[in-house]
Amino acid sequence: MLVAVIEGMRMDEPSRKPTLKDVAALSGVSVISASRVMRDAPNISPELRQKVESAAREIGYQRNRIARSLRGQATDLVAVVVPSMSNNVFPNIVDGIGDALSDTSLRLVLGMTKYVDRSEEAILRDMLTWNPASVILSGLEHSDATKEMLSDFSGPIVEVMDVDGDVIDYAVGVSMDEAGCLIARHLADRGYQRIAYVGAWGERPKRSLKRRLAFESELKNLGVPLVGSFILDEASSFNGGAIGTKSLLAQHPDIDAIFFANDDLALGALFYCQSQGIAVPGDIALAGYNGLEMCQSITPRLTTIVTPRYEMGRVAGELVKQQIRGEPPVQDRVIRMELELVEGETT
Amino acid sequence: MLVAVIEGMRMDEPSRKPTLKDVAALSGVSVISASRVMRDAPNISPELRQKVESAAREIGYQRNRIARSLRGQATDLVAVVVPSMSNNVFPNIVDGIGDALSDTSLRLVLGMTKYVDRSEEAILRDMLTWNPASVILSGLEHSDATKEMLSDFSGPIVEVMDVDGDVIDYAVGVSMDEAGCLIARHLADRGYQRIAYVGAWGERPKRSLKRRLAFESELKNLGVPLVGSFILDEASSFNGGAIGTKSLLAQHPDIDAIFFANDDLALGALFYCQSQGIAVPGDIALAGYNGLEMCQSITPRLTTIVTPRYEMGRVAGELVKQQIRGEPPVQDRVIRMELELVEGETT
DNA sequence: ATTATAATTGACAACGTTACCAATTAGAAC
DNA sequence: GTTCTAATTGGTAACGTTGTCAATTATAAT
Repeated sequence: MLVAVIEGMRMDEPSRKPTLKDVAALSGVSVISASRVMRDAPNISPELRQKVESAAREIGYQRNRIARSLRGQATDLVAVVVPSMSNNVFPNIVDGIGDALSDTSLRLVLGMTKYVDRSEEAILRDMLTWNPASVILSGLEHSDATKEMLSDFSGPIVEVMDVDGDVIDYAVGVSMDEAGCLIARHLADRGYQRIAYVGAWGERPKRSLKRRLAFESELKNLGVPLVGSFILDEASSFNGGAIGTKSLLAQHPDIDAIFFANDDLALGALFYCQSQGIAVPGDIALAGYNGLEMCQSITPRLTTIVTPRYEMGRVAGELVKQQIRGEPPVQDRVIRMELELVEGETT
Repeated sequence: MLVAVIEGMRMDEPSRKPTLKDVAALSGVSVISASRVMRDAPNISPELRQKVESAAREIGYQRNRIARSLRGQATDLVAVVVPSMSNNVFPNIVDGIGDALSDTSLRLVLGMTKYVDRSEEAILRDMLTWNPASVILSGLEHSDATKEMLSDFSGPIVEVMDVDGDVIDYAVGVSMDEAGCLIARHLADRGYQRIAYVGAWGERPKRSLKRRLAFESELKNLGVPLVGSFILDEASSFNGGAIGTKSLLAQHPDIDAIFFANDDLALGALFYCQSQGIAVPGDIALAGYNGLEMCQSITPRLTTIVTPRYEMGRVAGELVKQQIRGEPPVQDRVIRMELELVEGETT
């Protein structure tokens, strides 16, 4: 005579994570049926659903993403590779991406390159081993190896920030050409004749270089060629702006306007000028790039170009969402967003 | 008679990702041996290593993280849940975490709660389905359900930002009590008598509330009780600082000092005062919290408390790294970092 | 009532890797 | 030369899920 043995109620391990098998055992259905209920598959009877759901609730079952991804070949991860977070640009972009994806199960996996090209490659290589559903990169410049890697990546690839160059898959950004020209024309219009430029990061982010080149070339067209420029090797900072300004003025005391690679530098220059009794814009005009909120709150308001940072991120996120949902690629592969020149009181 | 069929060289699919099986086939060893080489297991002959490595290189093999994690039960993911990125605090923290983990294979998975408690819970629940190696949260306040979830999470849990309260596992941060008291004493020392407070976010981040309470209570001890306070419901912003100041001054025209929940608000107030011809600190003193670089560059320099944001992130990251490597938990479970009161020119 | 169709449930295998155990070989000790 | 241990390699199963196909049942159409 056999003794009934109650299986499925293993009290051995203290608290292993419950799996579908546990749910199935408790609710008395097959594993696959439990799976169907959990992922809301079609053609499920109300009773089955009820049984499985209550069992799942009872033991606190959570679907295992890893197993799911292994089987399904695709993950719910979006790889996001940006240079840095201590910066006034990329956090906004990441925020936008996050908001766009907040109504999905997609998660951001973040990588920071510190503006080292070689590093983008390494990080991306590592991230691809997670089989992400999509990849979001900053800028259009990538090493050959990076492009190679991406060429056999199957999900949507979105490059955020600028749009002047070769796009892998999709690009969301603003035109560096446009930005450079806008400022060049603005300064020329205002009658400035001795114009200079200050950059940072050794111009490693190629978009700043593109912007400067456009700026330079437009100035030449307008008959007021660039007098000089100063490129910091380190990070952008207030202090860097001051250093650049000081150095340029030492070399070219007659400079009457400076365009900076970003608002941080410009603001540092503004503070420097104020501290040195240099009148802005009387003695020298200053213009920045990015349009940080703060720069519109101070006196004098900084002349700058407002970039839609959050929006770029959001649109990139929306694009990813659409593509992953399998919606057809309706839009243009390049989404060029609006730049706005804000004429402050520093030019 | 049988025809020889060359197996293993399937040209059918265009470019499936190479797996260990492919590497093994090409190098003529077993799958498991290939695996051993790829993960640098002990006791591998040089020939085997060479064969496998060159085969892997040839077909561009990359280890599949998903499969690895499924088998190994642990991932290389660190779940990071913060309120927002469009903010002057959390990007620095994330940056610090990223730097600390940059020499590991650990990846950050980012979640943003938008300061909604309920949202932290949902995001964390979702993230835990990825079986992260560790979890980093902001602040010490979490819903019961969140704590419950975390209680059967096996990896290290680090709470970043503040240290006054119940710590789950590890905490890295600064003391809100200390911050509130520092500013209270500073203002009292300077002889201010009619002191007010401006907060934001409806005080949802509990640490700002703790800070205010400490501030209030210390002021009371010092015999100069808080005159009034204004808590914005929305996000912190320059404008919010202006609104708060305006509103407080309307109610209590004799206020002579205001402590703000952060530098953004304080700066907005400063600009507002400047625009209204209110002398700072002559008519009113202003103090902020965080110590943003910019606030030390403007004139007048803002009195504020500098928080080691990047460092908190870095230390949290180091902690995670150590714990995951299995090093014994040497330090205290609570790492309290230094606050610095910067006496600017606004008080 | 009978056949055809849809709804519902289940069995099995597979995703790519690695833990565990077994087998073989080489080297050391006697 | 024999025995024992260590080094090296391989086989099998399993991690938890879901795609595919098969089986059963209910429903609709004849």
